[in-house]
Amino acid sequence: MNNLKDRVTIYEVAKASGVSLATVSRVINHQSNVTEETKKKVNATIARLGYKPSALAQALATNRTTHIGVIIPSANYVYISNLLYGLTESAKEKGFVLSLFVTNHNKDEAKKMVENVITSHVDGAIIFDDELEDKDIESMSSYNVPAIVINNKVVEEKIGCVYFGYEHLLKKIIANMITNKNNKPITFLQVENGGRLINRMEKACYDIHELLNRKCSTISCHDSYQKTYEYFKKYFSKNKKKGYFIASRDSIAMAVINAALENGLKVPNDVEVLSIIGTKYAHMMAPQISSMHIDLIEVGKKAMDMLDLLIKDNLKDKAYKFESEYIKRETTLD
Amino acid sequence: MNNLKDRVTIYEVAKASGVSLATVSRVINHQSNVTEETKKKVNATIARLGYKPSALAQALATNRTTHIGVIIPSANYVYISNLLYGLTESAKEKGFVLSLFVTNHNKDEAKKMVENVITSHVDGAIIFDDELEDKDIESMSSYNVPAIVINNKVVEEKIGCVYFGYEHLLKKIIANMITNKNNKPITFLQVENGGRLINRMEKACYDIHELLNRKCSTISCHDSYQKTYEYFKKYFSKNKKKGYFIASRDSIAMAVINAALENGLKVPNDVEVLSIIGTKYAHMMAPQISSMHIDLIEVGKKAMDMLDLLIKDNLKDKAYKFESEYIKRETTLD
DNA sequence: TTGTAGGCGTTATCAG
DNA sequence: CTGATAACGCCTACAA
Repeated sequence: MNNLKDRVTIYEVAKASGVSLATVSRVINHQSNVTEETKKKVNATIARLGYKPSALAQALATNRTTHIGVIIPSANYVYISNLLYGLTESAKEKGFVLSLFVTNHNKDEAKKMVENVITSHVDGAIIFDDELEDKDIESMSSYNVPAIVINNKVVEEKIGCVYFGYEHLLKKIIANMITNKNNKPITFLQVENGGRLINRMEKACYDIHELLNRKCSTISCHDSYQKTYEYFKKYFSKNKKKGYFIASRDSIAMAVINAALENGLKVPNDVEVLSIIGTKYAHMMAPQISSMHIDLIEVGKKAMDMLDLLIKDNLKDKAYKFESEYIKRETTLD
Repeated sequence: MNNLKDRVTIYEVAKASGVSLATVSRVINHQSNVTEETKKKVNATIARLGYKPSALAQALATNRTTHIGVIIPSANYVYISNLLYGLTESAKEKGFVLSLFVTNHNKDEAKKMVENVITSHVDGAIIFDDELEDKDIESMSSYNVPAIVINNKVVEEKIGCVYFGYEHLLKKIIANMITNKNNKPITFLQVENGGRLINRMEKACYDIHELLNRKCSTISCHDSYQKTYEYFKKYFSKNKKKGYFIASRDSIAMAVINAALENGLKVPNDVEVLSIIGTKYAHMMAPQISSMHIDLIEVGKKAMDMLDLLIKDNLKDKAYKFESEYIKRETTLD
């Protein structure tokens, strides 16, 4: 425990144990061609000097950093922390460390982060950011950094993806509701920064309505519980009629539900609410929120598994689809 | 966009633009002593060749990685994602990238992660993990990596901390409740992996009871909503009496509340619930959960600000205390 | 203002 | 089995 000394280098270890640095290198890399005796000797001085190899120098020499760059819009959503959890679990197994690149839902930032990931010299990247277009992503592969893209279907030589099947299910749910007696006007609750997925869902919603010769509408909400809640308290007090709301997140769904209940409306008889990106909080609420669900933890694991294979040039199917599941709980009728 | 070619190096840029690599280095580091003309020339070939400096080589040469190691027990809690958010925000301002080291609440893992952080050659570390003891943390500083420890008061040459004031407030809340007419038996809801903070809170709870010549009890819960919910559904059906519950997390609090309501008990008249680590979900519930609160986003920002200063040897006060706040909502009486 | 050369801490390829 | 020695890609005195 030499305090505040400069880093001990492999060279000092070599000298201190009377061997060449090549031998020390062999020992720390667990190579076989070293006598048990010298190995012991070297390990002893390593322990004595408290030597730790510099991952930096190793990386420079081997051209492998064991770091994975992760591009996300923000760390502050439950579904993203789920994703991160899945990623970290799988990464740890494989000996990778995650480096976080946060874009704040901003396109220029996002592009800059792609640059940063490239200079960062990671072994691979996970990209979960709606601001990035395909060409931005491809620039990555031109620098030879393999990447798995989440929530966007794109496949290239060094690029794979994990994408989500939501539209079909949403259309089915809506069609089913419309063709049943259950006949409420449908409102889609957009949100700033909703991103590609939510936009696609909105389109799906309108498409199925058009197909069935119906109309639906959209309300743009603030991406916070409190403001949306206040908005809907007013909304329902002026407007005590039935409705079916498709919320982009749990927090938005909760806001609508609580506002409706407070105005004496019944959930789900008067007001139905469906959350698109359901998290574990959906079933902690009373009433429990009906939601569409994809297990982001599994998505994270799968993405990292795929990336590992892609890095080894061993990934067969470069695109993998997660189907979402409709979990009917207590805020929808059927 | 040369496809899948090897990385362009500074040397190639130098040759291609007819200068020495030193000059190129000066250009990419925005040093002043370069003619506007040659700067332009070099920048042009950099763009043409698509050159990106290797952060790795730069780091090795300068002995600065611009990476910060972050040790956390898991990515999968709301309060940790809040913390991460605060950390990333501040880190970005300062040009740092976060590398995640996850311990899974496991002491051996945690120690290993400390090793990994050291070999990782980060410029500094944020440590938020209850498994680590002071001596583990100090080993960091003996390798000259500055660190800010969260939720543990420890100060050294190269170590600062951000710690939380919870006990005092909890004792006050309990004492207040006991001395009022409001007189329910108090139960502390422990949880596996609760960690140092929760253990301290439990102790505080017992201490204040002892001081007032009262008794309290503990129930150990599973760290999941569902199991705890089921447990308390049985509990309350056998046991329809009043009680005051101190829950270690929002999800535990929700489980108790929902189970109580379902058994016809009134909240907060029969059953009161206080959540220790309140998140934004506390006020989305109906009834809204009374909780103790510390803004982990602010904690993250503060910690990173401090670390930045510590790295520059410029941190005055190495310990900073966040006081928690009692937010009385709808699940407690006073 | 620009170029030369040594160094950062490893790995890897050769000989021996 | 072990030891020189040349990379790895960049920074930085020091010289020119």
